[in-house]
Amino acid sequence: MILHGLNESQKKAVMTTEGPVMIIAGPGTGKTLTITRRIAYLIHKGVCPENILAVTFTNRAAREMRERIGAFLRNDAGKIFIGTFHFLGLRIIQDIYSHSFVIYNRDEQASLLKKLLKNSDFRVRQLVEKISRIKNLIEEADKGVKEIYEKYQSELIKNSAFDFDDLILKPIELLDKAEVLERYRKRFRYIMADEYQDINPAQYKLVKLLTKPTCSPCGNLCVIGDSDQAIYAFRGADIANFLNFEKDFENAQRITLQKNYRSSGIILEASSHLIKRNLKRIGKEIIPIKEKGIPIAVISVPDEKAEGDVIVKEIEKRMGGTSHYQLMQTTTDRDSADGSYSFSDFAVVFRTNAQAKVLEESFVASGIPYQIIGRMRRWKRNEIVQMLKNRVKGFNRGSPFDEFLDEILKDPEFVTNLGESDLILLENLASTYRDPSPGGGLSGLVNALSLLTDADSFDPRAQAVTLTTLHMAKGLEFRVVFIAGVEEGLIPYTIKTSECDLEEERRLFYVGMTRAKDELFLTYSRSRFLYGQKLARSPSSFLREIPEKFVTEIFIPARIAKQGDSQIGLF
DNA sequence: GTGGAGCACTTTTTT
DNA sequence: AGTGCTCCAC
Repeated sequence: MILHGLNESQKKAVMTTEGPVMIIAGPGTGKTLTITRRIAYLIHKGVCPENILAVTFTNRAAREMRERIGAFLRNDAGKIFIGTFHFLGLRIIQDIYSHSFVIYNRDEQASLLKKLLKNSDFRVRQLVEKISRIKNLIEEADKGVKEIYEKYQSELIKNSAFDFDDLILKPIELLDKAEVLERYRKRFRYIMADEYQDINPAQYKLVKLLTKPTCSPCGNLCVIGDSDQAIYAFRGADIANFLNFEKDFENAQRITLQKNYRSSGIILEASSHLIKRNLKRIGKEIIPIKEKGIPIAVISVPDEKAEGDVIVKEIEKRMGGTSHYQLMQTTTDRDSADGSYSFSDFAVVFRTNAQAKVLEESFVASGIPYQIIGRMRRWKRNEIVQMLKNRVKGFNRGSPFDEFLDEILKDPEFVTNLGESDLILLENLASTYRDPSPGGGLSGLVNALSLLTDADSFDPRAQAVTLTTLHMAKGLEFRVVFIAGVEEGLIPYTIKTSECDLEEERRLFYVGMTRAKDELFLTYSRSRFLYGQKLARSPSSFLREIPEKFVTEIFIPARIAKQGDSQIGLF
C-alpha cells in the first residue's frame, strides 16, 4: 500500500529511513509523493508521529504535504510536525521562552528603522534587507551599519518583538542549553527538510542542531532538493549547503529521483540541455516518462502589448475561441484529462512584477479570468491580517479555531471586505495554523498570522489563468506555460550590470521551463517600454542554449494598419 | 500637517 | 512613466 505506484528510486527513498539521506529530486519527479509516503512508511514501521519533523519553506508546500498525508493516515497526521522553518522556530520559542512577544513583519521593521534613522542617509528598504541578510548569514554587522543594527536590535528587545529572521535565530540561542536541546533531539528523531538547496546558514544551523549526528535513532536527517532550482541566493540562501551535504554528514546516502512525470520529452530535454551549462550543480540524468510532444514555440513580437495579445490568442485557441467565458466558468468544471482545457491549465510567467501590468491589460480586454500571484495584493493582505488580529483580540483565547472562523465569517463587515480568493487565504490559514495540541485554541494565532504571505493567495482550483513571477512559480505546474519577456537584460536580469549571477538566472529560467507539462511558449519583444523610454530589445542569450531541433520560431510583424483593434494572426 | 515641486530610482522576496 | 520619497512653504 505504502509503496504502491512508486518507481524503484522512489521506493528506495521511502525505505531509506536511517542516517543522513540526500534525495535529489528534479522537477516533476514525484517529490511530494515520495516525502508523503516516506512519512507514512516511518509510521507504519512504528515511529511515533510526534517524532517526525518535516520542514518546508512555504506555507503552500506545508499545506500540500499535510493534505496528502492526511488522506493517507487520517488519525496520526495531526501529530506530525509539518510546517515552515519559521513556524517551527515560532513553536520552539513559544515552548521555551516564557515571555510574551510579537512578530514584526517587513513593514513593521521598516517603520521601526525609519523612526530610528531620522535624518540619516540610509534607505530604509535596503537597510531592512541588509539587516535580514546579516541575520540569515549569521554575520557580524559591518562598520557601516553596526550602529543602526544595534539600535534596531535593542529597540526590538524593548518592544519584546522578533522579526522574521529572529524566528530562526532565537531558537538557535534557546537550544544552546544542553537539556533543552536534548529534549528536542529526542522529540524530532526523524527530520525531513524540503527544498534544501535554498536553505540559508541560519536555517542550516538550526537543522544541524536538531540533528544529533552520530547516534541512532537520532541523526536521521533527510534532505530533499535540486541544485538546479536554487533561486534565492539574493536572500542569503546558500546552495553550498546542498552541494556539501555528503561532506557535512558522514555516510550520507544519495538517492536520485530520475523519472520525470510532468513534462514532455522535448521540454525536458531542452531544459536539461540548458541547465547543464551551470557549474555549481549536482549533475543528474532525467528520464522522461511522457512522449516527446510538440516543439517549444519561440515567438518574437514587436512590442509588449503584442506579447500579451499573442498569449491571450493562444489561450483562446485552446479554449475553443468563445468569448463568453463567464458563462463557461460557472457551468463547467472541465476535466483536463480528456484533452479539453480549463483556464487553470495556463500560466504566464515573467521575471519582474513590472511586466504583469501590461500583460494584465490583454487579459482584461479579452475577458479571460486570471489571477496574479504576488506583491500586487500585499496592501490588501495586510489589511486582512490586521482585521483578523483585531478580531482575535476580542475573542476568548481558549476558543477553538473553528468557532472563531465561523464567527468571523458571519461578520458582515469582514466578509464584504474579502474577495472569494481571500476566503480561500483564510481556509488555508485555518488548516495551517490550527493548534493541534489539546486545549490549544487561539493562543499564538496572532503571531502565526504574521507568517502569512502573498504566495498564499494562489488558488490552484480557481478557474483562472495564473500570472506570476518566475520565483513564485516554483513548485507549480501547468499544461501550457508562457514565459514572457525572454530578453537579454530581463532574463538574465542585468539592468544593474555589476552583479548578475548568470547561473542563478539560468536556474530561474530552468524553473520556468520545467513548470510546463505539454506546451511551452517563450516570447520576447523587439521593443519594450522601460523606465519611460521605448527601448530596442534583443532575445535572451538563454534562447541560444536551447538546441534548435526542439524549437519552432514564430515571427509576429509589427502591426501595419491601425484598424482591426487587437487582431493578430499567428500564421 | 499637508500639498506640491523636485528628485532618485527602477529585481527577484519562500517567512 | 510611475512611484515614492524629502523638503519647504504655508
